Amino acid sequence: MTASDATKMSPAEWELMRIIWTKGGASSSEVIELIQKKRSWTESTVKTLLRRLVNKEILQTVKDGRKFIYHPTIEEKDAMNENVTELFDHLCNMKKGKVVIELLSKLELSRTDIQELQKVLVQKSKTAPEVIKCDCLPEGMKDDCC
Amino acid sequence: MTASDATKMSPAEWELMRIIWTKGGASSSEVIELIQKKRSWTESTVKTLLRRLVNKEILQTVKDGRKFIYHPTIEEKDAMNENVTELFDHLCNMKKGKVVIELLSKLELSRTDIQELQKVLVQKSKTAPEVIKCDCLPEGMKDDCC
DNA sequence: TCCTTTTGTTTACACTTGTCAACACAAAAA
DNA sequence: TTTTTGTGTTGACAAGTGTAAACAAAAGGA
Repeated sequence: MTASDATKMSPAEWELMRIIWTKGGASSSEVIELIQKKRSWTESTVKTLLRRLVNKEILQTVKDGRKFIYHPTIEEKDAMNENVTELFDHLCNMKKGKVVIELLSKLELSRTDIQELQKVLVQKSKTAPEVIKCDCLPEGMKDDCC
Repeated sequence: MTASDATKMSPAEWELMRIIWTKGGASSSEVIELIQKKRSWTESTVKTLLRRLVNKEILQTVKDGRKFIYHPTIEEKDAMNENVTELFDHLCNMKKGKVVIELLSKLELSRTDIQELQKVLVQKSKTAPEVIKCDCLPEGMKDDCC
């Protein structure tokens, strides 16, 4: 199993993971209670999702009396980064910049995050190319883009 | 059908769309030829994917002799933005900043994109909050985060 | 001890996605 | 005109996902 497989979860599974990541670990009843404040999933549904997450080895269980505590085996940060990377990997190279601009404009950012971003940009501007080419068509297509 | 449904396509479908977007429109044979430089999908597979895209009304067809020309009904930019937005919508609010930092560091950006990003950041820094709170647990959970 | 509650396990079913093969049909070639 | 070839149409099937009911087992209370 490659690292990227390890973070492949469905949207519903992801929602459960957010809860478990935040709490560090949780029993099924806790997860059910918390998710049901947002989603009207039945207990059954949540239990199925938990089971699948365990099968995928994204969660591991530790027995605690008669119940299990579900613990994440991967970090939220890593899962997030891989998901974002994967999404951007299949976007047109040329247009990624605009997409990030759009994204940043809408995002709530803290002062420190903004400062870090500014640092990154200054750094990058030192070697940034004038243009970035479209990579949607196979190598060497002359009518390249867009 | 909401706007967001209109851009819901599978990864395989997305790959075809990149080709069609870039060319503005294409026949099945063109698409097959181009995609097969990257993926070893059979003609059948590509034709199925095209059909599904037409069913989803992401492509529309115009008859041209015995063949069809497939045209996108939505813009690449819009599809990209909606996909990115949707992804970020289900990430922990508090950690989005770090994810973007990570993303930006890895991304190839043109000078002009960098400049625009810098403008956006300057603008945002005027009203940026000190911290952004985690929103992974339902409203009012005291042991909030992370 | 017997019942109720809490949790986990099994089974199910419809829909989407990745992948194709088979078939139908019209146009081009022989 | 018969054959071939480029398209489009139908049907399939396995795996993954959303969604859930039914059942089993153990622990706690009556």
